[in-house]
Amino acid sequence: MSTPTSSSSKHPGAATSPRPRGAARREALLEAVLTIVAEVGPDAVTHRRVAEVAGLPLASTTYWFESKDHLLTAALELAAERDTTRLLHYASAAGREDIDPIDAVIGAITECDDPARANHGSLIATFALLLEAARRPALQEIAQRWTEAYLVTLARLLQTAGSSHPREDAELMLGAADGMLIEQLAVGAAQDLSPPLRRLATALVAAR
Amino acid sequence: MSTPTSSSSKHPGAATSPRPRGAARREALLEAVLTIVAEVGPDAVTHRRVAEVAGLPLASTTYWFESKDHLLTAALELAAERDTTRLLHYASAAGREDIDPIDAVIGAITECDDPARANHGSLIATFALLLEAARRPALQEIAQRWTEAYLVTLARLLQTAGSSHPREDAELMLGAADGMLIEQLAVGAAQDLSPPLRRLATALVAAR
DNA sequence: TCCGTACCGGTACATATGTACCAGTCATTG
DNA sequence: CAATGACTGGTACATATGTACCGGTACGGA
Repeated sequence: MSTPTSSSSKHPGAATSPRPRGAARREALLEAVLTIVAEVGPDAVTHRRVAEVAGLPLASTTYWFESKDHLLTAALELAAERDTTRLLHYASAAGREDIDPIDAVIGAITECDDPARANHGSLIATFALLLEAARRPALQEIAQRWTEAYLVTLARLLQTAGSSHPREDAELMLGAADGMLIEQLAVGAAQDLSPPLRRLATALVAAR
Repeated sequence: MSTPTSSSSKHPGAATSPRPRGAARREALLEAVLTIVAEVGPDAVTHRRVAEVAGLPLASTTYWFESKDHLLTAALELAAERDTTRLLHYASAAGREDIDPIDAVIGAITECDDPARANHGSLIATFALLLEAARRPALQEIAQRWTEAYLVTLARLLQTAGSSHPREDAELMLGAADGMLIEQLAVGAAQDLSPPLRRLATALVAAR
């Protein structure tokens, strides 16, 4: 197979992967971890598989990450951070464009969570993270930040929508979304969560 | 460490486990699997660990279960079945005793799900099952039966409580309970879910 | 130009794990 | 009572996995 490796730091022409070098490998490895968690599960994350998916040699995994634990933690932290960023972007955009607050609530959730949209993958990965966090303190803090970001954002939106108990209602909305989602994933079905969530939001805002 | 092993088949005085024999071993092994899933996670289920927790020799695991997959599937099926049975018992009792339907809804959920009550363990195990089901068809059917039992039961209770969309509201209630629960587990907190769920049920029933 | 440091990549190794095997035991049936 | 089949339990083995090691390479500064 010769594998000329191209070795050209001057010629990064290759479409997707001219084999990243340097710190870029770190991210490539994290990406591979997320892919594996999403497609197979957290217990399928092995150094060898990660290296293979990333198209890198085995030793690169132990070079860039102290241990498998660090690798997993970093990857899941990345996933949570991305989702949070996306959420904040959506919320601020919705605020600027003066959208109906209830629509914004629904959007903030489904835009990030709906299986009909983006890849199921990152979803499953996120839930796997949540479950893992139930036993690993390192992940617990990450899960906490992630959850809190959602709750704060949703509470603010719900308050402008007229909710009398914004925080509590935010917890209910987020819980319902996550719960229904996990059930859909478990059963294999995939339908739009917007209608039931809309009914929920409307009912909560109407309640005194 | 001589380890005399006691070897006394005549002296089964040991408090809890005089080492079950015959088909009783099957259940003992399943019990061990659930314990491990709850305490450590599904990926920690190995033949050796299961045997150790059950206090049985390694070979018993492969004798009573064709493979590790079968072992896991049977264990998770057992967990789901138990939870369903408990739910049905509760619901029928609540019906007989003429309890306020909304209280019954809350009870049906928290009686089975509240981390403040029974062992977190079976809870984590159940959620781990749900996540596993997202990728394993064999578990998917189990998850479906489990979810459906809850939905049917809750829908009936909600209907007598006056809900205008019993099925949809049941999905919301169950989703909210599961979602909030998983979030609590992930964050490490444990508070009573009854108040928010009561607000949810009341709001849904009041909505037209 | 030379060198050192950070990075690369192949390989080695101890351990964990799934599973097969086999000789021994126990009870039940003839 | 004997024998047959279900069950028990110790052990063997091939493979997978985490991690260490070590010689090579590239690039920036002296």
